[in-house]
Amino acid sequence: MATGRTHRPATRSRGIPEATVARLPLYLRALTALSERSVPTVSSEELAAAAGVNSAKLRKDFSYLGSYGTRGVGYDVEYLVYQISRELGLTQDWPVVIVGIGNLGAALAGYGGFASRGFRVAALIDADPAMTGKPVAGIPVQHSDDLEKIIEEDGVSIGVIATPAGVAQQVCDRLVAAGVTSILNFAPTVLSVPDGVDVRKVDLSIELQILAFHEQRKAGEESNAEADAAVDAETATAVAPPAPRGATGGSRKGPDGDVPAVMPA
Amino acid sequence: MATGRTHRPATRSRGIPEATVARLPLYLRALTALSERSVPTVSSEELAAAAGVNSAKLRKDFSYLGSYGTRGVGYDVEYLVYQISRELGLTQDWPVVIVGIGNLGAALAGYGGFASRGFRVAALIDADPAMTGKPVAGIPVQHSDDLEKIIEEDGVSIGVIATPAGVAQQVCDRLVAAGVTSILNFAPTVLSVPDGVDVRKVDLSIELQILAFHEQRKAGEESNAEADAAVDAETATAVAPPAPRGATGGSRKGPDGDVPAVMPA
DNA sequence: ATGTCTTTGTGAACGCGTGCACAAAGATGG
DNA sequence: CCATCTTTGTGCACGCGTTCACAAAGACAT
Repeated sequence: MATGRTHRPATRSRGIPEATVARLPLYLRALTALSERSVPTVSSEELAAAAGVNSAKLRKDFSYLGSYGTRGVGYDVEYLVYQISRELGLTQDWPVVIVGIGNLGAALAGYGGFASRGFRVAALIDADPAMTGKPVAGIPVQHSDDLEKIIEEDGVSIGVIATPAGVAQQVCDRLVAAGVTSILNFAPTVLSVPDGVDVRKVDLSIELQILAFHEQRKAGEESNAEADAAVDAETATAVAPPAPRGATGGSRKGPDGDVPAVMPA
Repeated sequence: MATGRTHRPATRSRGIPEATVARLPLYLRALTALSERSVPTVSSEELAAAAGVNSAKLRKDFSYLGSYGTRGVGYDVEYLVYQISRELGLTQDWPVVIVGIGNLGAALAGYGGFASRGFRVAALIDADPAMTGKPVAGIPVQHSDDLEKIIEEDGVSIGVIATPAGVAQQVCDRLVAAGVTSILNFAPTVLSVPDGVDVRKVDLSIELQILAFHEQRKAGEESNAEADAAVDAETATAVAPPAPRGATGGSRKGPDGDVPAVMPA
């Protein structure tokens, strides 16, 4: 999973647990594939395997939606596809705006997985005047001056932020002020939003760092002893590069950091 | 966060909980920003706010790494940056290959957040011969025939899959066979890998679907009564579009689905 | 030195999510 | 109509993660 999870207290959403909601799209994907192969029914076991989860978990997840299965048989594929789609709100049209048409924004604009799920790219917005009018993935880019107008006219409630981190918060603020209540954030920053607005974060760098952690684990199973020893006692103070205290000045070579210089936009 | 989480039983990694590991990059980001502003120390409260988490959680997270703070003062920024970097394995160089240089692959290749964290794009690989040799983000694309050779020569252990879903599993198999033990998967498919290999998934479509779910919640707070009633009794059978039973044939218009036709690559 | 004040580090309680294991439900065959 | 077999739906227990709340630790002033 990518990472995101800047949710409100989570919890109640008419009973359906967050963890279950997060898996519904997974089930839906597997079911859609079965549907295309005209498979009429599936058992929890088969579907669970296709979705990559435990079958008990799948059954419990479905139990939150209702009793849609038939004991001794399994689940009706078409029916489940509809029920899950409805539960996720995919039976209606969701206009989406993408702000920040750099490499990533352009990739998102051309992403096929949106249209097939009821999401419609209503507009592409960028702050660069040179981009205005230029078609990306068949959709002309509009200038960010018109952001509010676009949101309101199209009744957009979902916004995707693919701008550099430096301007993400202000873009976010404008989106929210204009009426957007759900945001998918690709910029590497923590966005603060008022209550009632959902933010999900996707951070490529974080995913890689998590992988690196496990990779390091796997690689140095024995060299760990050395590292651990260093941390153990206060000897760490003597061993580790930057002194635990002092060295206030910016001694570290300023790396490109990540606040700016991310995603050309 | 994106979504991914196709982990092994999770659990022990020398004590540090998965949830904590997933937050370390967040803290690191906030700390790096402070470091650039030459801030010498931070309290758990301040840092927590910058990272968007609870201060108690942050302190507990840090407690897994050791006692790096000073009571009454806070944490030494430079020292913490180093400790977290080391824990995440970012003090070493991680060569990464990106397979599938479509819109998304190209965006990833040009992503600034990689280099700044010790990740180095060692190679870009694509199956299209027309792409071979063409520079993307300054790096010449290589043909997938050479995949194994590239992995081995560069000692790559982390691979990024940005291909269409249809070929993701076979690309994954080849990567693993060649020695890759960590995979970041952007293709909308469940990848099966042998034990010892980590897979993290980022699925843009899933993130949007989760947002749509909450959005629907927010929008129809009263129209829910109507929907619930329909599901309640067996009347659902009479109301809902696809009949719970029968209708075996591929009546559904084959939508672009998601197995193929995703990410041009 | 001693007292006060700030902030960490953590014990303990709580809640959510997961997985087992089984009873209930229905299909199917005789 | 009854027996058997399959598969769902769920009660229950367990473990991880989160949060509270506070004692211990150190800085700082007097």
